[in-house]
Order: sequence, then C-alpha cells, then structure tokens
Amino acid sequence: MTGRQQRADAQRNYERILEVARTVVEEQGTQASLRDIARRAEVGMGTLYRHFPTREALLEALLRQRFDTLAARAEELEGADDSREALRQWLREFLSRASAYRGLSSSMMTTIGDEDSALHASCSAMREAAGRLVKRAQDDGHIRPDIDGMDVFALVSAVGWIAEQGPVVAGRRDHLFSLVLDGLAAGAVSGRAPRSAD
Amino acid sequence: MTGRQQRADAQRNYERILEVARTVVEEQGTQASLRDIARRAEVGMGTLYRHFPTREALLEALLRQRFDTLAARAEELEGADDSREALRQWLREFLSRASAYRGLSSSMMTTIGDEDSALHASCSAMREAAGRLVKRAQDDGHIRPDIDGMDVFALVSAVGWIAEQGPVVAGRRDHLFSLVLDGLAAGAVSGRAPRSAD
DNA sequence: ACCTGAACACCGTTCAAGT
DNA sequence: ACCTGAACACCGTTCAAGT
Repeated sequence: MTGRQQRADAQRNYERILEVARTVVEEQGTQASLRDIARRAEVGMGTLYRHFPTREALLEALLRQRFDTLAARAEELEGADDSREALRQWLREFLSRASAYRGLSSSMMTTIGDEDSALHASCSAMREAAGRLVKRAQDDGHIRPDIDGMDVFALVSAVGWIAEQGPVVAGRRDHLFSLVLDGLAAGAVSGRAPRSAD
Repeated sequence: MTGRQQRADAQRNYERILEVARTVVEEQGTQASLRDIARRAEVGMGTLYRHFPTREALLEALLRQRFDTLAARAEELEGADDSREALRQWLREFLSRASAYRGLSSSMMTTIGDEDSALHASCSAMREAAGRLVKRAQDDGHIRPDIDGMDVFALVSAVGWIAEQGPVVAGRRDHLFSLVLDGLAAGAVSGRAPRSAD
C-alpha cells in the first residue's frame, strides 16, 4: 500500500527518518524533539513533516508492527486451555512492549479518545483482540464480571506509566503488575458501594 | 519562617505570582508556561525565578498546605475504629487532591526519587503518615501483607494519572479506584510466582 | 514530486543594568 | 534588595523557493 511508486530519494528519506526516530525516541521518549530527528536524519524539517504530518503519525509508523504482532498474539492465545493464564501472558507481553518508549503508555491512552489520531486506528484492533481475551477469562469465571477490556487496558498501562516515573518505582513494575492482575481476579469484589471522591 | 522582613514589593510579588500560578496551573497543568505566569502576574521573568528557583519550588508552594492537611488527616484517621475504611477514606481524599492539576501525579511520583526537589520534601511527611495507615490496615488483616505504602501510593497515583488521559477514561476514575482498592485487600493473593516481562 | 531551510511565534534560563 | 527585560539557545510548524 504505502511506499509504492515513490521517488527513490523519498523512499530513502522515509526509511532514514524512521530509523533515526527509533533511536531518538528510545533515548528521549515519545516527546522527543522532531527537530533533532530531522537533524540526525540529515533531512529538512519539511521533509519530516511531508512523510509524517503529525507526531502521532511518526509514532504509529514506529509501532504498527508491534501492534499487529500483539493483536495476532491475542488471537493465538484465544485458543489456549487456560483463559486466565492466556490473559495474564498477553498482558505481560503488552506491558513489556509498552515499556519500550517513555511516554508510550500516555500516548496510547490519550489517543483512545481521539478518532483522528493515527495511533488510535493502529491500536484499536489490538485493544479489541485483547478485549476478547478478557471476555473469555470472565466467561470462565477467572476475572470479576464488573469490568471490561478498557479497565484492564487502563490499569496495565498505568503500571507501565509508574515504571516510567523514576528508578525508585521502576523496580516494582513486575510486582505491581501482579498486584493489579490479582486484583482483577473474580472473588476479590468488595461489598462497599463506591462513591465519588470530590 | 518565610515572608519575614521582606521588602513590601517583594512580598506583594510573591503573592501575586502564587495567585496567578494557581489559576494557570489549573488551566494548563503542572507543565504550564512559566513565561505565561510571569506575564499574567505582570512581573519580570527574573522576579519569578528569584522567588521560585525551580518549577517544583513553585508547585510545592502551591501544594504545601494541601499536603499538610492530608498528613494531618492521616494522623487523625489513625485513631479510627475500622482501619480498612480509614485507609480507603484517606486514599479517596488523596486521589481527589491529586486530580486538582493535570500532571500532578507524575510530578509527585518523579520527585520521590529526587531528594533535592522541594516537592520531595513537602510530600514525604504525607507519604509517611499514609504509610502508617497502610501498616495498621495490614496488622488488622485487611490488606495483603506483601505490599507497602509505596505500592499503594503508586497505584492510587496511577489511577489519578489514568483520569488525566482524556474524557473517555476519566469517567472511570472512581470505578478504577475501587478495583485497585479491592485488589489490595487480603485474600486476593495469587498462587503464581511473578516473572519478568522482558 | 519532492526537498530545503529560513521565518515565525513560542519556550526556559540567565544576567547585566537599573532603582 | 529587588526588579526588569533583553539575550541566548532551544522548540514546533509553515511555506516560499529551489531541483
């Protein structure tokens, strides 16, 4: 689809930018300087904007493959015997990927509500596949019934966010992941009705 | 302590800046433009920097009173009958305060590891008081024993973070808060040993 | 078609010059 | 003592001019 019948220099620039962006975003997170990326790719600012009209478009290009892989993995795990363990395993892999770039959890969460974002489109198929894993674990009685895929996605992304907040808390990532997962298990439901905090 | 024997104009500027900062940070979050604050306070940039050498120092001045109040509230709740409900109540109030400014959860979490930050100092007394509430609830068997105050603080801050990520998820704040709290209750412990995700 | 880089309107931070 | 605002080194975004 993309990349067909482009001029050779355009093709080359596209790839150079993507390659450099991967490095820079790894270093600086999703808020990395676009100017810096253009500079290090030895490309004019206009060229970067031509290929990636928004920051999200660039991030999406960086992540599309991972999202597709994770979506495929979710479909694969739908066939597993233990639906509880399948969900746990998928979320573990998702968390690992979400920890690739600082700020990624936030970018994903924010774009959930923005239909126009390239990240939204790219991410939603994956989220739906994950939602089916949640549903199956619920049908088997492993996950409390009063939650949905979005709750699970939000909480695991939140653990990813915590890990980004500094070395002191980063070391607790896996522990917190376990806490959250345990908390979503059926049987942990409290009898108290929640009331608003403010 | 502070505010003693200052020149009248200095005192006035300090208060003006703080007042304007409250409004601007409410609007724009903790990443608000310092230039904008100085401009709206009708004060030179140097004046802002003289009174608040770092962004955190300004934020701390904005929040000190709230932190003190929350710390006092925690000590008050230490005397409550139901230690489980006391913790829940305190965390509810904390979450409400943490939702005052966009980015505040992140600022608090990040400065936990930075001893030099004004926010760190201001926040730590409150965190310690909250830690005692957690400890008491654990001693009474209401909270699982394999966690500490930092875990609880991180997870509830994470819920605050989620609520900042857009209107779609913001509506789930109280629901997610309940999920997390239920998950920390004793008896929800899983039998599986956690392993690293990457 | 595509690329370049200057131009514009913003930042945060510092610091000489003023009162 | 304290205040001011220009100066500096950065941004993101746009767009006329080039090939």
